[in-house]
Amino acid sequence: MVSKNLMAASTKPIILTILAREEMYGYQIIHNVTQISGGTLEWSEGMLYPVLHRMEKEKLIQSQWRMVENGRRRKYYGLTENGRKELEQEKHQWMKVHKVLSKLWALTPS
Amino acid sequence: MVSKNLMAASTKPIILTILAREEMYGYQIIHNVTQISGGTLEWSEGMLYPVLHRMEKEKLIQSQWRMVENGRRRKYYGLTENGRKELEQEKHQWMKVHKVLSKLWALTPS
DNA sequence: GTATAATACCTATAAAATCTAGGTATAAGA
DNA sequence: TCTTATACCTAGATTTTATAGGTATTATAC
Repeated sequence: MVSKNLMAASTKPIILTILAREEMYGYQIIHNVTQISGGTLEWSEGMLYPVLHRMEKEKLIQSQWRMVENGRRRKYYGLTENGRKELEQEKHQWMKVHKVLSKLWALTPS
Repeated sequence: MVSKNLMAASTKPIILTILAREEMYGYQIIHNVTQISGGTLEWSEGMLYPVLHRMEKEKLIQSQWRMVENGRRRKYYGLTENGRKELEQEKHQWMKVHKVLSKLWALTPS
């Protein structure tokens, strides 16, 4: 299990990265994340849907309803141009912070 | 500048790491972080002090007032045993999430 | 054929965290 | 003497998040 803050910090970059590769619907994203992370990250629906809605309002992603053969409806999300730019920034920021932490952790403890 | 979420996620591990090496007072921590991060992270007092108080309440750190030669008082913080354990967990969690992101970012974009 | 699990979406509201914008006091330097 | 730097603090408005639900359809197990 991952702490609340770390969860909050990683959610957006993960969603952006996943959707940059392939359009997906919410439920699928959840299972995808569980699988990719090997269980490190277990997202709930109640946590993901509001995030997707917010990101859509911020125009980072856009949705589209699609009907699947079996009659079930799914809301597919894809990245907007803004979303792509945001992803680059998020990556960059994450790496910057990671470098600070790596540096700190590399120092021999006194 | 680093996003709010990333800031929130990195604050605790950074404080724990810094205090694991050396006891410090709040004001000093702020300047230390600015310096170590090369300006990537710019903490404000209004953001740090409440965090320090919360962490002390959680018994991760403990404080001690000291008088310095020049007559100024400083509140020095050091890690507790719990704090040391927490640091190990924080490191571990960060690395886990970092691995997930690295993995995602290493894949060639479709 | 019926009950349960899985799929797939949604949100109101309570609870928690954060940020702003202040405040105090002393010492050093201009 | 005035300003800047040092060094701490917090009330309260705002924002976020988590909980715990809700709906509806399809697939599977009994």
